[in-house]
Amino acid sequence: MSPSTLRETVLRAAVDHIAEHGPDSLSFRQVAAAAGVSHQAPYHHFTDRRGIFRAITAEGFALFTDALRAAEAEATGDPTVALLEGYVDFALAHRGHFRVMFRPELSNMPEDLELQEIADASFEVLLEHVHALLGEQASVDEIRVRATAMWALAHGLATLLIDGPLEAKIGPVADRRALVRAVAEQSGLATPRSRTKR
Amino acid sequence: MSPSTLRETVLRAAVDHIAEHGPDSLSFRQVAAAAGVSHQAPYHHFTDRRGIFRAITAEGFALFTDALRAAEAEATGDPTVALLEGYVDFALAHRGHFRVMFRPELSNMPEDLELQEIADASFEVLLEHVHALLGEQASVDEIRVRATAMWALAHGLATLLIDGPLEAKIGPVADRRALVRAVAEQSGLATPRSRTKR
DNA sequence: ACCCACGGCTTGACGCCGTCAAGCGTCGGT
DNA sequence: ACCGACGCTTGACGGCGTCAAGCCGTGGGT
Repeated sequence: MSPSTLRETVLRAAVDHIAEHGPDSLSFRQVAAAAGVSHQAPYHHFTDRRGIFRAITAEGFALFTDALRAAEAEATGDPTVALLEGYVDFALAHRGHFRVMFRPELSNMPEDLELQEIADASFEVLLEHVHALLGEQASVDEIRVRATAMWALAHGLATLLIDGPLEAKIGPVADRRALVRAVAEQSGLATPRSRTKR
Repeated sequence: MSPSTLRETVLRAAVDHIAEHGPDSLSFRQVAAAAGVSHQAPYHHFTDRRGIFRAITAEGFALFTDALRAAEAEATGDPTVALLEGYVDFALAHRGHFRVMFRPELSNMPEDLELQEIADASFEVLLEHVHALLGEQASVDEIRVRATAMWALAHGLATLLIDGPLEAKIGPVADRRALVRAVAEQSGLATPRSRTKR
């Protein structure tokens, strides 16, 4: 028997709700009612309303780290593009998590060291990638700049896609991965496909 | 004579609060109390709680358009870099507005055509820039990709800086404009100032 | 076989929130 | 002199997060 099925139930319901309606309208009492328990039952598994967001953030970053590593490992083409694609794909596949992960005030992130560590692991994937790419003799600043460029590009793309404004302005995006690749090549972060083998 | 000073007072207080504590904790009743009026007084100037966010969004995008145009006009170096800098500078100088502008669910953005138009004007600045840059014979797709790349980079940088995660991972950013420029050059969106080949 | 502590849940209460519904004073146009 | 509209107040309602108790089945120590 799982130690607490209610905890999982609440977490799933919360993530689903957030993916559809955003984190702000998430109500402790509503998810409790939806789970068929009293309004205080979830309170027993999460100390706070924030506790839910903390749990989602932790779970999210763990999934995120896995997703990025998998994207890198399974890359068939340019590994940088694979990483960027992995980033954007994750954001859209797990918007419930993603929406919370990058809203630190929801979970008191900056003050929660454990959460910070889990989040760091995701960033570490990116850093390792840049390290491997630039080689040993790269300066700290080169690495910082390259990592920042990749991160900003991926994050900007992800948030603009998730909240809709990109498609509202630029028109519907038929093939997301193609767009990511095109943007990456445009940005000089990837070598154009025409020049890569096959 | 200003038709209603209370409206302005509330708006200022709201923007300030949001810049510091985020939009979620903004309370109608609190700003009313802070302005020294009854809890229903602001309600008379903004139909909704959302009305405040709508007003902030509209004001924000108007300021944003001006800021982008100014950045472009006053550019001394690469105009693309100037635009990116303008974007990031605005986000950090007006975080109260910025935080609301890109959270469409706060103001029911997608359904408010007037708001959409004001927001479009900002994007128009970017599009015009790309048009001028690529010339007449550029394909629609080239323009889309270039504009998306610029937008994503600027937006990603802005949001990662505003919410803190970038500096948390990459270390404190001493010279923000220098970082923006470096990232822009790294990303091939700007021609390097010093002849480093990309 | 008993006890009891404890974990998972319920019930009840509090204060704050957004919002609806009236009421009230002031002031300009007639 | 009137009246209606406008800007604001007062009061009430339900929903929210949270604090404080209580309730009850289960399991280990005696």
